[in-house]
Amino acid sequence: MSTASNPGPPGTPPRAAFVVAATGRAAFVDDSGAEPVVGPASTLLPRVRAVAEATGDDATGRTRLVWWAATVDARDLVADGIPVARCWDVAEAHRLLHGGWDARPAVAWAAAHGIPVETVPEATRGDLFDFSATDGPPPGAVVRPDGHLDPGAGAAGWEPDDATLVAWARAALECAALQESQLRALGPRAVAAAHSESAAALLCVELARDGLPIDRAVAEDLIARAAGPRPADHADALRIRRERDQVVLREVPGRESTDLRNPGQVRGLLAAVGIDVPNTRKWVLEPFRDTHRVVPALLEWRKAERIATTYGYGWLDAHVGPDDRLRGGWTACDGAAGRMTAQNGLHNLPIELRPAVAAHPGHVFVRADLGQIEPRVLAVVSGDPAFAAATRAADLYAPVAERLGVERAVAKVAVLAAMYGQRSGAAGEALKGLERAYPVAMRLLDDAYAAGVRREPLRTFGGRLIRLDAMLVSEAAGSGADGSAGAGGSEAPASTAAYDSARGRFARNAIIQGSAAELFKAWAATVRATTRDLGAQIVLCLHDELLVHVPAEHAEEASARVERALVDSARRWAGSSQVRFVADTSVIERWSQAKD
DNA sequence: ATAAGTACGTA
DNA sequence: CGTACGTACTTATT
Repeated sequence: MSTASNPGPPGTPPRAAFVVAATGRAAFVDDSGAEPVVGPASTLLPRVRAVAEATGDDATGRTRLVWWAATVDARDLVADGIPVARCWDVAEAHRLLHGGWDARPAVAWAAAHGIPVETVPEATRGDLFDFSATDGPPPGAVVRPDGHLDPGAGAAGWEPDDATLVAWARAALECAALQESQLRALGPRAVAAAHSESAAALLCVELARDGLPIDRAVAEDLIARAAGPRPADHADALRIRRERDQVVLREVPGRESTDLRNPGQVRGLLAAVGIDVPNTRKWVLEPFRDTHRVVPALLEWRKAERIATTYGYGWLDAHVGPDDRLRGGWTACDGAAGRMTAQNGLHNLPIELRPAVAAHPGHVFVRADLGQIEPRVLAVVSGDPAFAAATRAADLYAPVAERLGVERAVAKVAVLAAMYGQRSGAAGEALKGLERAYPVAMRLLDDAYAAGVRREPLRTFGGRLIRLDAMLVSEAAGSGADGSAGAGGSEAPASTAAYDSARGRFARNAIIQGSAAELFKAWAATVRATTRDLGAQIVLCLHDELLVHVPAEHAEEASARVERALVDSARRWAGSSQVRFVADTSVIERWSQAKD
């Protein structure tokens, strides 16, 4: 098999793979021909730290650490607090190159080697325990005779010997080298994107380690306001729940037995007071607020019920640790456009609960959110010089409005409609103005839409593949093809036109949303790297918003570096400073103090 | 047990 | 003014 010497172009920095098996043993292998190191992960960490902390221009100072996936291989070194600056995450590079989310090592390996991914073997118990299998890799290797990576390698229950673990590390190096050359063929931006995505994946492991600082007393108080006091036992919980329900049910005498959690029964209750609705969703009920007192009562009940169930005492107990940190799992990209995701409410905490997110003693938050990021990203992706000129304003809708000769509000609706919406409706005239003023940007949106309709994949600005073949479960839920006045055929409930336009909207949105996610991650990675020496921790990433937990004495310096990081990362990401990006940055003690 | 449907929180 | 995500509860299906 390959010795995985560095096959990149001259000047490619050295790489070293660090991989960890579930047994706790790790291998550290560099591509300079040095002797591999194998042993318990904990004993290898000092060596990894030396590489991670090395500075300067010498070879070791620029070494990029390679692993299959940060969640697995970087766990121990993140737990140890090792500040890795440069890494290559094979899984994230694979997701960038090929789209989708499945990036198991065997899949990334096959794709990197040009082997059809459909032929990747399933991991079975036989791969792990049946040593007589003729199709398995030979002893001390991880590649099978058919060229596939052993699908059992890296899976649960895998117990490699040291030679196999070294082979596993060498395979990661080989994969990274192949991926880099494939990304380079897409353009230099794609290699930079892989670096940035890899840093984001590492940041995700750190986010899961550090958690979001919580003021537990305030959290308890806010929950109590919505869900009532903490129940003493199960019977108490039922009583409190009944009392919460009674506030709604007493508005409709004779219907006290309605189950408010059953939408069908709620519909019946509403019908009894003369409100006939197709469903009981919030926006359907909203117009009936003044029709009957039960409607506002029900809507208030729903908000309280949401906090009581999803963000109640159970949530607090399960996810906020004894150190008052809210923790959840993080992923560096979703399976569609590439935004970060988080679990346990970190990405959808109701605004009412945000006062409970508070810096710990001696610390503050530096909060920064990107202003109007999506139209600014459109200016970069499309390369529209006129639209880029508009981004130089702090409020880009102002120059757009001036150019179109309309009010700012009209210009804003038109831009948003062009980026997200159907190209029709109220903003029609302003949309025509956009076409004339910014033809390059509008053309990009139209082209993306058309590619989506044709099921053709596209790439974000940084090169992430947006696939339109295997996906779009959500298109069935979207738009629904209703409004069919005539009695349609008994089958074909949704027209193909509805599916086509759903794909078109998805594609148009994904290229903007996904490119914005790339810029965001580049920014976050830069903030992480440049504020570490201040004792700063990124504790939340929310699509266009960063929350950094900082020792109070370094608040101003950290703010300045967050702003600086945006200028630098935007210039690197966009390849120029033609398009301006702006952040609203403030120093606060509670997340709720953020102005909006 | 698992899946689908409904509902709603965030950007 | 679209897209994406995660979570919980109910109902239907295996």
